Parts: sequence; C-alpha cells; structure tokens
Amino acid sequence: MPCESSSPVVIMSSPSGSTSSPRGIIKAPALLTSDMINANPSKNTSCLIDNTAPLQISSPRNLDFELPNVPNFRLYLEHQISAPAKKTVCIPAPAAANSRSSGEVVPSDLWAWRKYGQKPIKGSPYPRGYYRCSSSKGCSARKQVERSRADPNMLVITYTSEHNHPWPTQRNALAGSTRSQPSKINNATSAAASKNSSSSQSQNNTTTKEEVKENSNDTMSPIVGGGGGSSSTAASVKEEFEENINDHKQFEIDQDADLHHHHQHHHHQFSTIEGFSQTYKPALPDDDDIIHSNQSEDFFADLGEIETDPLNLLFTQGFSTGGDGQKESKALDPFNLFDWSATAGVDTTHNNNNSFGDQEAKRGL
DNA sequence: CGTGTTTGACCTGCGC
DNA sequence: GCGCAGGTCAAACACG
Repeated sequence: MPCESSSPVVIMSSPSGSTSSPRGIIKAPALLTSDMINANPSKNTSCLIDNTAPLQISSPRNLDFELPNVPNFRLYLEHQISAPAKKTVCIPAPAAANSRSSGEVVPSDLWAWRKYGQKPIKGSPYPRGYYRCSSSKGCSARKQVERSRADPNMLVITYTSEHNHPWPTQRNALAGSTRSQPSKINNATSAAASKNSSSSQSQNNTTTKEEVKENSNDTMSPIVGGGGGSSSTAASVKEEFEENINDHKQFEIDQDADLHHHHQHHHHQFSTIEGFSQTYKPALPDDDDIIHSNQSEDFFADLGEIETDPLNLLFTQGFSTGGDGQKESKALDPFNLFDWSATAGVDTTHNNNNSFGDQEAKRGL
C-alpha cells in the first residue's frame, strides 16, 4: 500500500498555478504507485504519500527562492494562508478502521468537528463523512473524511473553508466527541487529550460508532502529523488552494526520489517543499514517537495550548536561523515540525514530483 | 440539558 | 428535461 503506515506526513499545497510553476515542477510519477494513480481516478482520494519519505511538504508553486530566503518564504506562506484553501490530507488510518468500512478513526485535533452527514461515494466502498467545525458557531470550516480507495489504510480528509476563529486553546467543543464508542476505543491512554481519543489503532472498534476526529487545521495548519497516532505515523497532506489565486487546483507532490528509495530510515530527512526546493526535516521526534498514538495525541494537545497561529510562531521564531531555536518552537508549531533550515541546503534535484493533482472539485467523482 | 452521531430526505449541479 | 451523484438538512437518538 502506497500510503502505508510508515509514511510520513506529506503536505502538499497546491495553490493554483503551482503546476505551471516556472521551474516546471516535474511531476514525477515515480513516487506514485500505480495504485495511487489508479486509485484516484476520480478525485483526490488517493494517497500520494511515499512511504519512505518521512514528511513532506510540497508546495505547488515553484518559487525560485529557496528556503533561506525567509522573506520569500514568508510571502509564500502568506499567500497560502490568505488563499481560500481546499486542502486534502491523507493520513494513515488506524488499523481498526479496516474493520469498519464506514468508520474512521482519526487523530483528534484542536478543532472540534461535528458530523453532519455521510454519503456513500460511487466507486468507493467507503462512505464519506461530512464534518463541520463546532468550535465556533459561525465557523464555516468543513471537512470531508473518507477512506482512500487506493489504500484503505489511509484516510483522506478534505478541508474546505477556513476557520474564522483562532484555535481553541482547549478543545472546547468536544463535549460530545467522546461518545460511546470512541471512548471505548481508546480509553486509557490519553486522558489528557481526554475526550478525543482517536488513537486507538490498536483497539478496534468493531462498534458502530467511531470517532472521527481529525487533525486539521484548516487555515493553515499544517497537518500535524502524527498520523494520528494511529498505526502509521506519517500522513500525507495535500493542500489545495482554490483557484482564486490564479492557478490550477492541482498540485503536485514532490517527493524526493532518494527519499523514496532510501528512506524509511531517514525520517527526518525531509520533506520537500516544491517551491522552495528544499528539504526539511520534520521535527517529529522519532519514529517511535510518532508511532505511538499517544504521542500524537499529546502532540495535538500541545498544539492546543499553542495560541493561535502557528505561522506566527514560525515567523517570529524564524526558521531561517536554522539554529537551535527552532527546536523549541517545533513542538508548538506545526510548521516547526519540519526542520526547515537544517536541510535547507539540500539539493532537491532529486525530488520527484508526483503529480497529484487530482483534487478536483468534488464533482470530479 | 447540551452536544454529537446516525440516517433518510431533500437540494443542487453536472452530464447525457 | 431527466437521472445521477454529491452535499446538506434535520429529526431521532445516544451519551455524559
């Protein structure tokens, strides 16, 4: 399975235009497995993640600047943020999920989501769940959760709209989140995260209800990868930005070819951001850590504590420095998960860009 | 009682 | 215009 557990997080943003980017991003099919490709015939559901690569963030836009150029990077991020986004996140689903076609167990995140519908999707054995943000009444943020046809072990989460409120400092709205089954599933471990326990990969839920809390953040939030605690640590994230910006929706994932081959070991190694041609290391602790669902939970919990914008942190703390300072921020900032500076110098030539673009409109299906 | 899930019905857009 | 598929609504229900 393409997107298997080991895969790290891949964040792809595809602001419009990315494909057309100047440098010509090469979409390297290389990374894409046939499954993935096939899997997505219709939409975004496939996981492009390469197992090997630990964490990647690819931005569609190819900007000529490199990471070191913080200013550019900043612009990039700002652009990303400002643009209305439709993001697709592909994360490893807990093993348990397999048991249930309809259910998904996803790592919880800071946002509270309320499920308002579920529909079977043509061509897919797995239904799609529809969630809206319940953290704030006026929040229009929504997300769709479905299991990847290509890789049942992966959950594809599509975020639409932006949160119009800051991250909750605490998971407020989660009140009901724990409902019966979910809680059962996980139980113990994350008391801290308390209600959200999604990590239960090990547990299975055969039950009817599952918890689907996911990580996500719309606005910019990078996905925190934990992959949710679930079996696999990594998640691939794909962000798509709406065309407002001018470009195409699709974006491609780049993956470092090398990574592709080598890597499972090098988790940290990188992720490449396409525009930047850089690779960065995820700040994620270790495979081990990632693997444990609990940790992911904690991770989210930590995020919860972080006030607001990760980007702010990012900017304020600056990844440019590459210094130790980053480490500190990492935990908090989703972006910090990646060690931007560290690998900054890395030659990305090896990157493979996988074209992914599928996230067409829903209608694409 | 408040919040979330479930689920059938309804609405809307697209292709033929 | 019709049918299909996806997305949303809302009532019923469950849980703490």
